[in-house]
Amino acid sequence: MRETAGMATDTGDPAPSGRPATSVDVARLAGVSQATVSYVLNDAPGVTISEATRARVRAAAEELGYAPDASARTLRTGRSDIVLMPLPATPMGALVLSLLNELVERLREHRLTLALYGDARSRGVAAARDWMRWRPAAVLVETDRLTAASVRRLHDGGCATVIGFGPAPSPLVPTMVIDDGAIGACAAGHLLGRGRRDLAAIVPAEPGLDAYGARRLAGVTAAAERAGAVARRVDLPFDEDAAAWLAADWATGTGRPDGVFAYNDEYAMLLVRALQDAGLDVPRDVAVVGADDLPLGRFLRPRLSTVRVAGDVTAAGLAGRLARMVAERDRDPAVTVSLTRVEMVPRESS
Amino acid sequence: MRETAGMATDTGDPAPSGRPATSVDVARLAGVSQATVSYVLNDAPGVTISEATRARVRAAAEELGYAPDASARTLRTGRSDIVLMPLPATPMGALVLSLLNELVERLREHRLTLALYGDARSRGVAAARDWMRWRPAAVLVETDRLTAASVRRLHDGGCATVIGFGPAPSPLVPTMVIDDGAIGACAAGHLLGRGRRDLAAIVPAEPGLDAYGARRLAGVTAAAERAGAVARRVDLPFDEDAAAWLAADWATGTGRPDGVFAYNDEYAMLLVRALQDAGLDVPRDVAVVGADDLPLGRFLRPRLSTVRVAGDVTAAGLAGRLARMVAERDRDPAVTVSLTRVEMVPRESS
DNA sequence: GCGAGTCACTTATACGTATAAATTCTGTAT
DNA sequence: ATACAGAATTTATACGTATAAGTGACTCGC
Repeated sequence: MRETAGMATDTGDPAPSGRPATSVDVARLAGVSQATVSYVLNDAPGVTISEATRARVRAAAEELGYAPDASARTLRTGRSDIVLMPLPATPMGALVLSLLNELVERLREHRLTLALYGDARSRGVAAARDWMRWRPAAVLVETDRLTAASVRRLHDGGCATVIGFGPAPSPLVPTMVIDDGAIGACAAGHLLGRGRRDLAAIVPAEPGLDAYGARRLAGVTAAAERAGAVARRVDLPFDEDAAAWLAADWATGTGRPDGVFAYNDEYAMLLVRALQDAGLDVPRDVAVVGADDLPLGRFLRPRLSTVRVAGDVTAAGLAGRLARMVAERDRDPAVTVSLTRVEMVPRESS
Repeated sequence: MRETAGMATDTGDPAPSGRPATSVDVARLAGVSQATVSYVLNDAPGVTISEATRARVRAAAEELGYAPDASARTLRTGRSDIVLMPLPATPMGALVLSLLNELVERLREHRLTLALYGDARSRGVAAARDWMRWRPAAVLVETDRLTAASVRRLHDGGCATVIGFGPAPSPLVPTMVIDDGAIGACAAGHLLGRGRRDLAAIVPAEPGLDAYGARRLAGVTAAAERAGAVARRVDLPFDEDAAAWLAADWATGTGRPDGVFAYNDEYAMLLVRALQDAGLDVPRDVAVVGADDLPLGRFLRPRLSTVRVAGDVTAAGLAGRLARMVAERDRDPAVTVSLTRVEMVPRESS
């Protein structure tokens, strides 16, 4: 294909010589040695290069469109600019996903590249070995895939920082704590504050989500016990029929709770609709609280009360913090950053 | 930190010798040359190695926990296993985002790694240079950041496949077409089929989204014109007050449309709620159609009609296709894969 | 019993970079 | 004049891998 008519012409370099220019090409054009090129372009401390030569080298590099080969540099220095993120076993939630965009941006400011690594869900030393193939500058991974030996291996191999994600701080590495219990506790506190005494917490029946649900339930239970109230577990698939069945039971039976934490906004909406269809009033008969503060919750009737994970900690803040930890090679396992600074958003459903 | 009490002990390799084992280490342990190790572990065709030696090498590799250094291999072969995805300028939508998980998985099956690359939104040759630093096996990028020269440079540099994302096929590279117009046309076709003649299409006022909105509007307009009906553009920020204002105008004024395509389900829900609060009936007075088929739409009253982007083309299907194109070094610019095989999901709101 | 041909390896080299060590050049104090 | 100290640069090397080219040892057809 030639130049397509009308297509934006793109003034490339003067020598489209096939493969990318190397530092040797630059050296030849500038009339210096390859070492000099490296010294100049890396602003190497402790070496003195005349300003005239520096200018010549930079001009040559510009002219050839030189960009250093990442693998050669990695091979030589023993560490890459890659931040490896082995793909979490559970599909990434909205919280983590919203981080990605921001994280990539922040990492870029530190010349770091985020690589999503799809591995076989391996753990421990075997996983560490695999990750080390890339000589990453840092690894971001769920804490439960790390072991003492694997962390040692990563550090020994030159990986500056290992950061864990998980429900609780790890003794091995700095941890980003996603404390689902706090979310449940927040919702329960709100419901209890409004006089509800017989609580329930929905636990999704979906495979990936049940673990999170159980932790949120634990938060609800703990808060209820502290207040001398009770909380029960209700397993519910994301399915309209199942919700209708549950609602019918609550409408007729005697064991209806007066306050429900519905795991998240989506389950909350499912439940609210089912309760209403069964003739129950929300919040009079049953108060319902969701989580995640989906924009949609505001437009429901009743408007949905929800637990919000505070925004300033997420995205920008966390990404910046992560980037800084990597840049500064922070590996203090005592560091714990909570991603779940939660906040109640009371509306009409509770 | 020693072994933490009660922590899962992780039987590492017998020689935690500091830095990762190399093929030379394996060779030494197996009593062969480094070349033999490489031949064995790569199942090199055309070389004959006795089964006994193969076994010894494999055992040694296993014992040392050998994993080949990615950068050394890249440097030697001239191409890496990386699929580079320069981060789109517009925050990734649900469609693209949902792809990521699946894509990473499929790429793994072909031994490819997805790297999200945060660059300075550069375009053309300058961008291509930067991307080539990684010697990627493939580049996934928005078509409007590519030029003829940049594509040539990528190919010359050894990048097997360049795949574009965009609203229309590119003459330069295989393209994944995200045809927002088709989404709008689908919604409009449905509304027209139900007898609506005075259509409107919401265009989000949010900066990143307005471009998509405009394309969806174009689809609506085209379909309306074909049917001898009319369609107008309505700019709306995602804001309750703005929606209320619009609804009030439609409730009292004379210029109310009888069918609205609301850009997506979220805007649709915002709008429906505002219309109802203004005393209008959905769908009697105004029919509303969203898009994306959010699970929540089913639980609204009225249940929300929506345009679904067919599932089989997305995620698994696309990811598999992408992976195959990369593996087979497909670079035929005539290839076009539409990500937007749309389908109407009629419910109660239209 | 002897070149030819396979088998089973080893030796040697290049990829592109960063950096330690060696070299040349230029003043400058002795 | 001579040594000496930077300054300015070059030469040489290593990182870990893949692979082309080379080397014996063995078999085989005649």
